[in-house]
Amino acid sequence: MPKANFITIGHLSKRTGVAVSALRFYEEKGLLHPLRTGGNQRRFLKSDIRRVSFILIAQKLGLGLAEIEEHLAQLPEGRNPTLTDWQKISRAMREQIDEKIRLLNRTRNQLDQCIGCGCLSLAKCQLYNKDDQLGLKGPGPRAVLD
Amino acid sequence: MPKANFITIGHLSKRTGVAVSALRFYEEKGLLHPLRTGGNQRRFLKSDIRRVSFILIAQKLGLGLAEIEEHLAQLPEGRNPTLTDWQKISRAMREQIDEKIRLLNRTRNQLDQCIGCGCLSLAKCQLYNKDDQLGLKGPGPRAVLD
DNA sequence: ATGCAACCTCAAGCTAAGTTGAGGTCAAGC
DNA sequence: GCTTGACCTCAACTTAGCTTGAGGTTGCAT
Repeated sequence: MPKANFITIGHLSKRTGVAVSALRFYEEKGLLHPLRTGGNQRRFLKSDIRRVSFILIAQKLGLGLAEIEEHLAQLPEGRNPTLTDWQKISRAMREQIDEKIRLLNRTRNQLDQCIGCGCLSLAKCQLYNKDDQLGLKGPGPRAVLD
Repeated sequence: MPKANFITIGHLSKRTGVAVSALRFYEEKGLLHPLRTGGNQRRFLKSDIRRVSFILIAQKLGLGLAEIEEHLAQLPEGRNPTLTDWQKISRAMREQIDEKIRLLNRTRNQLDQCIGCGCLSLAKCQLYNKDDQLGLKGPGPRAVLD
């Protein structure tokens, strides 16, 4: 059997295009769980390439690392994830995209109304009083959001 | 003529729901340009209420303050913006939303393909090699994006 | 057995979008 | 004319998602 099931962090970096420092950061955040050699160097599974790929895609979709970790937690620890495993969480992500698209569409319609009436006024405008979030993350104007 | 065309920062805060500290921050970033009294206190125009409203809406749409500033720069300095002024930049924003929706749709379709083939593999997956951005901002994995 | 690239940790720095607090000033009502 | 709440500046802190650098170790090839 091929003993080279393990790859170094540099290798993983090259295969995914993600900086070594970022990979270490992902480990720190619990998104990756490499083994260690006797000399304390990380050894990743080949399937971690796919795992990192997933992280990148999910980030493109606007998910935060914490959310991504939750998705990844669905994957089996230890054994290599199967096609079915990946399909399951991909499907869950599709739902999230759909939700985002719905929200954007709703917001666009409301903006259309605002263009019409020129309101942009706090009291009346639907854009304020309804529908939060929209993938908004980080601090932001708390008084409005909380 | 009504001399009370000016409002204090506290008043603006109450009318918009935005914290005083945030308003000062927006000024620092060039999004607001209040006048000053002899005693160095800020005095805003009433039309700044609308200006702040716009900032809030644009943030909901995922724009950063820098981008928002560019939009606001379209507004006439000095005179109060007219309905037409506001409609012009609202329409420009609509384009941006439409673009975001288009990108999300494209990504979703590609994800659907990935679900089918189970790929998620860097070499093949469309999700990587095509179509950047998607509203992605901040540092992020540079190697992939630059 | 030695050289050197690639690895390690830990601390500090960066951007965005603010908040919090200290210490001081302004202006409006009584 | 004085008190008091609203205002001022400036510096430091926050979270996310990293990067950069210093200083030290590993492991593979020769």
